[in-house]
Amino acid sequence: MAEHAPSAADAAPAVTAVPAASDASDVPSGSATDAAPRGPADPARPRRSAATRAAILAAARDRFAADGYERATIRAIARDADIDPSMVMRYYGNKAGLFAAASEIEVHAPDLSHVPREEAGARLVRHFLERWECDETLTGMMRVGVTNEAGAQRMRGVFAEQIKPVLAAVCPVPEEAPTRAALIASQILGMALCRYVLHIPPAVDLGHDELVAWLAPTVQRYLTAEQP
Amino acid sequence: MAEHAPSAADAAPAVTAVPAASDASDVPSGSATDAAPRGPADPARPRRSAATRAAILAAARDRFAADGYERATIRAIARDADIDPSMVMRYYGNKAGLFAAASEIEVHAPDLSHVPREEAGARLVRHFLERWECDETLTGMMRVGVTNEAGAQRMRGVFAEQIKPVLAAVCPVPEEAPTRAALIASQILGMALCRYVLHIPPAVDLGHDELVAWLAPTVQRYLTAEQP
DNA sequence: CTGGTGTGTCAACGATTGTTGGCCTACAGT
DNA sequence: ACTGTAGGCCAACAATCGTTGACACACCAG
Repeated sequence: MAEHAPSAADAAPAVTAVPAASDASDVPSGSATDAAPRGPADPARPRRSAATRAAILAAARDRFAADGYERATIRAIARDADIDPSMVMRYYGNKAGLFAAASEIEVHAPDLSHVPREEAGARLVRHFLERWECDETLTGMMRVGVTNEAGAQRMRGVFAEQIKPVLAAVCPVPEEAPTRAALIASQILGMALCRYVLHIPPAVDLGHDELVAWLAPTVQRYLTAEQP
Repeated sequence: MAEHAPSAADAAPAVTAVPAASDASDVPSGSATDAAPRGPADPARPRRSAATRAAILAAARDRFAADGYERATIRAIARDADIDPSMVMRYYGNKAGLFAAASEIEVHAPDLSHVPREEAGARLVRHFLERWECDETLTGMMRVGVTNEAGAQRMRGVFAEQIKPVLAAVCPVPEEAPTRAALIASQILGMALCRYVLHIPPAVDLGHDELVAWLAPTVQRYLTAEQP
């Protein structure tokens, strides 16, 4: 009962410092000759393997979203992408690297600076509702972020880099923006959790308009009401 | 790419129809002689193994809460409980049965029928805040409920049997109670997700009183405001 | 004392996991 | 044509998982 943390720590992939997760040129066969930052004739080489890489990434996104980090096996991802499991290792180093590459999220938070202040809440709720339902990426991000430290880190990054700035732009007092953004995130993520992950019946049965009518005043208050 | 569902289905333990999860007498060595519903002299036998069972259950709760269903291994649970892994199998049948026994949640939702209507929101928020921080059970329930279908089913059960009735008792229109309960659950679970699982900084830094001041009006509105 | 049942340990099974190295094919540069 | 290298597959590795069966000790009834 002494060692409890390590078993949870070494299973959590590091989302930063990924061995080979960038997208340009990272075949491990190149031993030490790729020190030159730009070779003479390869900056825009078509890379015949681009299709394979994309297939792996797409399959990985689906599997991570559907099964979570632990249960999404590299073998299953490779089978979905119709290639050999070892190709995944070659292109993305290891499972953590694959996850890091596959979990790049674009939330596309709407620009609120040209929206009437009193409509911002409804706009936000409706946007995230549609964003959540157009594909399963966000559901998967949440599923992984809850169980896996790297996934949680990724979600904190999305919050800090994509949610907070958008709200800070319309927040009357800039230093209150993080708190207000967190409150809004709690309501939106909470509804997504109940509706799309836990499938709590009343939350699933609500229509878009009902949902917006209920949640928009909450988000609006978190955004513009003065601090209690 | 044809078989996608089965790999996720056979890994999800059935929370109902657990082979041997009850607590009375379920040693598999009794082959067919236990058809008598009450033996003559064993209804209150002390069961020397009660301590071991409790230790297993406590360790299982901790591990499931900390690591989620897949990463919480039976071997690790047994090591924490200081017994052999095979004992876990003997007493709880299999991993799914152990989880079913370990994930019995008591939310202890407060009785609101004697609370002034306008204070119900604050009371609810404060109760769940304290409930969440007194132990890690709820965090673990959420961590498992997101990745695992049995965990999700367990959370739906808690919602239907422990949350919904309490709110239905104070809801002016009874048939609106499920919807209102789901909205309240979305806000409370969402804040718990951001604060205790994802550790989004602004959500972690908020004090209890601030949190209540922000969230209580929301919950109050979901509870008593007329339907939009 | 003898037998039976509950309690517990040990060692192993088969399956699956992430990961690795070797080998083969196809294409581009000369 | 020849050669080098990137793309791809195959077989296997060690580790770990859930699970099982055989075996040893402790107790209680007779």
